[in-house]
Amino acid sequence: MRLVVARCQVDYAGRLAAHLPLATRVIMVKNDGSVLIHSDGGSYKPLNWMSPPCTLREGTTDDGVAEWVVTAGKTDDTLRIRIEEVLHDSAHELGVDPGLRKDGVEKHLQELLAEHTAALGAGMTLVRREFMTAIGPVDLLCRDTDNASVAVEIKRRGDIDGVEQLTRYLELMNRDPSLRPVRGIFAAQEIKPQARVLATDRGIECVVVNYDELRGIDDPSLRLF
Amino acid sequence: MRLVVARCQVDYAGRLAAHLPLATRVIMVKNDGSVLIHSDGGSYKPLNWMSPPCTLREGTTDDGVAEWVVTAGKTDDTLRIRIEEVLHDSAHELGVDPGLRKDGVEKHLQELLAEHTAALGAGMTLVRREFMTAIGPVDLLCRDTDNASVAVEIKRRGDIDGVEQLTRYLELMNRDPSLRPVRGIFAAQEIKPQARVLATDRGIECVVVNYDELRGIDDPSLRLF
DNA sequence: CCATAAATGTCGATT
DNA sequence: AATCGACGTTTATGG
Repeated sequence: MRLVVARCQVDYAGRLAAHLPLATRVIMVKNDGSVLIHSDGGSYKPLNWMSPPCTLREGTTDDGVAEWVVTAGKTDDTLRIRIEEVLHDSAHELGVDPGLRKDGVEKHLQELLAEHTAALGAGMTLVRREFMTAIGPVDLLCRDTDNASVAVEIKRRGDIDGVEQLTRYLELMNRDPSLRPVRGIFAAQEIKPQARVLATDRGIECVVVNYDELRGIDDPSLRLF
Repeated sequence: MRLVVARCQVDYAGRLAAHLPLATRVIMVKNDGSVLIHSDGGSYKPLNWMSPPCTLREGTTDDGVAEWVVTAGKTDDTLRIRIEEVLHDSAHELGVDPGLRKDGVEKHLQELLAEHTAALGAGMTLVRREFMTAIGPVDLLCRDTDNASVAVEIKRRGDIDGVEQLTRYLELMNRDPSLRPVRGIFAAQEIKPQARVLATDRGIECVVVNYDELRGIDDPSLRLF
């Protein structure tokens, strides 16, 4: 990992063309040759970058200014960094990173709901997780107290897209005589107003689930019996 | 901008929980307090981060290890960086960045297609660009050789979302007696198989357009007459 | 390797 | 503040 602070000018040509006027920025060069150009603001996204696999060549322009040219491996994307002045330049050995461990993504939510279908409605029982249809897997297939089929779509954030997705599943499943009638439940940690309106309009029930609560139910140390 | 290289351990708690085991990483602290934690690989996305607005407090854990706690302004997201050893620490004044200038892609494609509706089908003529409906503007409204209305949705990459979007427009427009009947064309530089299947099932025509070809048609220097 | 769906998506425009 | 759509999306996962 090499860290450079420099007054520089950057041009990217590839899927689009982009230009950065002369200014002082941080250039991060990773071991795989990938390059990030950061300013002192914005979010985690660099102003400009080149993703690996790519190669960096250091050279000089016709007018004698240092220039780094980063070219992508497969595509003809090119990043040109014209370096007017170097203010800092250091290299560091980081080693291989053990990587990030995540908890609380959609898959976990699905696992928890599969184990606690009661959170979707009293008496609800699980038939299958990832119930396969022609257009993809339904997150949960359940049965309610009336023994009717219930298709459950689970999202971390309930947006219109998720309602559309569930609608497609329901349409397909309700063509199948062995399943019909199937109703839908849209379950998410947070459901956007427009998504709720659309779901309700289509007869789809909305359920807001609390991940921490579910995990609490799941945690043996918190059980009272 | 502060650049720190340190052996550290990181925990994020917020929209999800994430953990980074002890390893050497680069910590980028921007002027607005935002923090990025990068390893020596991956793409431009940090392993972990905190977006502004947020505040960084430097402290010490009970067992005497340096710990940085970054808290978000509004939410209760928290990033805890336990720093075992500092290998590098430097600060740099970057100033305000003039920002990135992009040479657009998406809007340009719409402009080109509006000028060359023949690419969507022989005899197709343009009625309006950005034809307004109650739920938003349709990219192009055209008329075919039979004088029937055609709603065109344009994407750079044709995904299921785009088909859904066009479907909503068509449903709405076909309720309007002055427009009905309206058929749909889904135009993109690339159309994903599932999107094509869904579109075809709904009677929506798929058209793959070539940006460079269209631009070539548009370029006077390439015209023969 | 290709295709699809999720993401602490981010980012910008518009209401 | 919330919504919507684009992104050089990136990233993970399954066939």
